[in-house]
Amino acid sequence: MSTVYEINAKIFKAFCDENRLRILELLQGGEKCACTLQDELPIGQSTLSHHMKILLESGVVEVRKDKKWSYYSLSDKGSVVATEKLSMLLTKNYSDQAQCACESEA
Amino acid sequence: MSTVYEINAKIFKAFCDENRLRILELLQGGEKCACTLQDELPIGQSTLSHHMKILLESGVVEVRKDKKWSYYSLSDKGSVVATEKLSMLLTKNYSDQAQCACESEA
DNA sequence: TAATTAAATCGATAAATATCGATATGAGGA
DNA sequence: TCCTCATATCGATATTTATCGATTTAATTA
Repeated sequence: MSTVYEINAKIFKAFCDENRLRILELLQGGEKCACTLQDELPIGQSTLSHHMKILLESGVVEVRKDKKWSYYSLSDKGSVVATEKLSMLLTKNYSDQAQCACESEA
Repeated sequence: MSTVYEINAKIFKAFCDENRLRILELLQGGEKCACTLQDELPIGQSTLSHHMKILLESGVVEVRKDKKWSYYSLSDKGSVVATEKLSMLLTKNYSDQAQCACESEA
């Protein structure tokens, strides 16, 4: 069983590795073949595959397979989900009153 | 020297741990003392301190010290920075044309 | 069918991170 | 000044993650 925290942490894991940030930046320019990404990054083929799997699982990237090639692109839907989740996470709820569990005196 | 990728990965690291997501959710309700957070989370004091440091370094949380206590809260400024960074990261640039570095035939 | 090739998976290792208990720091109050 | 208490830091360990090279898979082409 997965908690909502595990699920969301998994989504945000897409963004906390340098190489994945580079990949996302490359995909801003549009759909790219794995081999193109490979050419642009100083990492091995199996490492790229590992990162693409994490990006796919987070939902912010999607893949289209054609002949022998895999073409990756930013997912509009996944991007909206991730940005909305982050925005909600950082949005206050409150009627703001500081509190301290250990306070007993004034 | 830090690359922009390292810097941004550090910001987003705030969101890729379950316990930090729990902490951020608790802070949605407003400023909270470390000891309050401690009461609400199943982690040790030194572990909480470690997570708060990461949240502070990412800029999405700020701290106010009063007497013996540390009060943590969501940072409006840091939250905007993080959400805008994510939004930009997932925004396309393009005139979209798929390409494949390894294509040579039709 | 056999050879080629793009990408995924596997197994191992190294690096990073989360966690804990113990100790240090620093402020407050007695 | 000494004691207490909230928080930070330290040192050790366990878990997770990134990375690589080798192998497998699946599709393509000769």
